[in-house]
Amino acid sequence: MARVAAMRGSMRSTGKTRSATLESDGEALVSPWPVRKATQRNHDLKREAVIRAAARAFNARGYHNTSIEEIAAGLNVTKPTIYYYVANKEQLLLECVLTGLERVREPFLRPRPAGVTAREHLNSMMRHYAETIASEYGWCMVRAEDLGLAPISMSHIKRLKSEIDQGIRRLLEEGMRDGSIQVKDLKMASFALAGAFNWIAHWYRENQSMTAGEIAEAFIGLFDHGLAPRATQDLPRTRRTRAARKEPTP
Amino acid sequence: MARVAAMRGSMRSTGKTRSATLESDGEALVSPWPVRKATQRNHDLKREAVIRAAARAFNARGYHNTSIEEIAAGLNVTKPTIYYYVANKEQLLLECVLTGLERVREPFLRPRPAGVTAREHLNSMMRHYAETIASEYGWCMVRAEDLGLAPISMSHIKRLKSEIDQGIRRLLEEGMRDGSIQVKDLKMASFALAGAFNWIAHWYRENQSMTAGEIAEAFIGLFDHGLAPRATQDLPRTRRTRAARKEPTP
DNA sequence: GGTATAACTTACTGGAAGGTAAACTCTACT
DNA sequence: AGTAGAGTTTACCTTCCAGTAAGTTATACC
Repeated sequence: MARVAAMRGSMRSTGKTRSATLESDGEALVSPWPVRKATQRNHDLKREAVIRAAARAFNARGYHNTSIEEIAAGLNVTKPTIYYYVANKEQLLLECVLTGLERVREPFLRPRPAGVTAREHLNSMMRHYAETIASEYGWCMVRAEDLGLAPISMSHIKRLKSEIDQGIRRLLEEGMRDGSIQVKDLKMASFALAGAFNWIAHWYRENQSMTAGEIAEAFIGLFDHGLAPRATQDLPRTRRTRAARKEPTP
Repeated sequence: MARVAAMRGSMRSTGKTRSATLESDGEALVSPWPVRKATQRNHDLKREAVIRAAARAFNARGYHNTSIEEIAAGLNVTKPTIYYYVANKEQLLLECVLTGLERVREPFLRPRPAGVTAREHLNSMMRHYAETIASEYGWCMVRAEDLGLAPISMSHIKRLKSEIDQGIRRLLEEGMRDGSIQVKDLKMASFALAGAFNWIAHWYRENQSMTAGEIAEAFIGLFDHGLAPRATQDLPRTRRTRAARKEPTP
């Protein structure tokens, strides 16, 4: 419970490093037994399977309505097996969240290729965002925040989310400078964008008629020009008053 | 547990209607005691306070992390008192959700005033939406869906949410006809809108620097023209290439 | 073939929290 | 004064589930 977030990943099950020296009894003694090389590969795969299964279960039934035993049953094992791979239920959730968030953040860490406007780059980010949020990790990413996690876990999550938000804002800013984007309130724009995309996790299900990519395209198109009618070019052939164009917004 | 959703509101505590007749023993007997008039007013006020307190608590700590006892303590009473006003924890949540959703739906039930474009009307809906979602009921409205409610409660919620969605789509459609709105994919547009606004419940807190109304205005402004730069009129005095204007979106 | 360790299982504990029974108090009304 | 019933409490019960201890099987390595 204490150091839940510590030691993510899988540096585990190699607990024989100290086998070479037995101190605390005077002279050091070198063990004649060699260090055993563990079967890491399989362990990691299984661990990942546990995380994924948990993500799917949380996604389907919610965190508090999913017992560890259910997750285990879905993998044809028993509860303690899960505890063999993760420390506790909270860490299980945390792994799901971090997996999703890191996947979203990853492209923000790479520099923007030359010749690509900030706007184009933002669009590709959004496509990637949509893919991830529609995956099994989407629910966890979006819901975890008010599930009563330990402060240490929360700060982890908050930091990643903040990085992603900063990434979006930076692209908006750069877009303002290179002329590909124009918004009034940067912060609110990033919140609206993130909200629209995050919300996908609430309604999207595997069997949806649209793919995540198609949804992303639709959203990008919408955020492109908004709701307002474009200039009089290439409009459908209906008569079109422009009275509504100036839009008082009282 | 069975008829959770039945009998919302407060027709309660008037259980003396049968005091006039004692059948099952032959001849009917009219009771000499008159029917007592209960102190409804106070009861309703207290009940509402319970709902509000629950909403705030759920909002702060989440549904499953909030015990009935905590809610009670916040009202300076004990747990059974809560059960005097609501049947169970689930109903408590349901009341919160329905309160919020009905508040959002309400303006959709009224006809649009003449002389107001669909777009203008949609904007006023969004302002109202933002106010409600930023209230203590916002969290419940947004999160309740995957908290493992009974199917009967779920269908209640789903119906209300669907009505709200239909209301938005209808306005978008009407806006397409009266020329005040232009979108490609109606469904996706309504989802993006709802997502951006619903997401407010995730990040908005009372002490925020912006009011719900200001947030709504910012979002409306964004959804007005999107991210793309407007035509060359009334722009800030920086040089502005229009190269990015056609925006390939590959 | 023997042993260490990884990988799992069965069987349990402990505690938190939803919900209830039954008693008590307070107030309105006669 | 006396009573009915609303409103509240104390003291429970019960269930569910996270987490663990200890034992068992499988596998790699010598």
